[in-house]
Amino acid sequence: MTDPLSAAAEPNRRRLLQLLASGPRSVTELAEQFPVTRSAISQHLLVLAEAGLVEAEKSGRQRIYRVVPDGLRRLQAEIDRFWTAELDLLVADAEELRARRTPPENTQNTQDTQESS
Amino acid sequence: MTDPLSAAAEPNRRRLLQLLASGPRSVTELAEQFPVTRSAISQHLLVLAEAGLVEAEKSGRQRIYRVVPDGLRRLQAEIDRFWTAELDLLVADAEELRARRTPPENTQNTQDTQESS
DNA sequence: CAAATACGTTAGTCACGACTAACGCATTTG
DNA sequence: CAAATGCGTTAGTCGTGACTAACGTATTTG
Repeated sequence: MTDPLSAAAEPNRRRLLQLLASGPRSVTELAEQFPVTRSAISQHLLVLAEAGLVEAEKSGRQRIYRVVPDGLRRLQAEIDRFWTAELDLLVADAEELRARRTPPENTQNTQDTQESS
Repeated sequence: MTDPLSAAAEPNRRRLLQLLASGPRSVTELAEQFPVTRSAISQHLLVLAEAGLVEAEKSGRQRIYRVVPDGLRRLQAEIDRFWTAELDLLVADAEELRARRTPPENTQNTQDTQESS
């Protein structure tokens, strides 16, 4: 589970990363956003830390967690490694089919996804 | 586990999707690429099918699996939904730091004290 | 028709992840 | 110093995912 992608896949941890993306937070602060106990959040944070995605800094009696940008890069790299050119092509085909089925006022061509890396 | 991202996160299933991205294959053909039994692969394929990522077509006594482009789109959308602009920005910062080799102390992200809501 | 092939399905094991409750440790506060 | 606060840690439960072995079912082949 040291694998960044597997670590980030769990829904609660996904949300934790998103929360931390907007700025560092203490454990209690984070835990308030979840229905589970602080202990559970603490353990989730440790998993993320093991994966190198977050890190903590002591500040008084709190521990302020923050995202590790370089860890995110590795995560992104792993996602990109999975998302091969073939897969991308298949998605592109799906878009094309979708566009043809709806003649004139077709969809907005959302080509924003997946930029170069 | 009907969630596409969770379904695609498992290493074996990740590989299955990549293999199928290069073209449709039968179950035995796929199973040969793995150290586990055909039964395991069959079950993995069913999980992927439940998530709408693959589908099968009977051809004689084999079942030819192939990816579902539209399912891949949903997977990609879910990944994009997770990978917010903030996360992307943090990665960009990491790149910048890597390029400059000059660690600016104030590159911390917005510490706007957003209190509880 | 009988054997072989290509699967799906099922039962059952095993390991592990997610979670809670309780405790221990440091740090701040009165 | 004693109480309170903020966390990490541990033990133990529960659910479930991954896997194998065995069996059942179409379909092809001789």
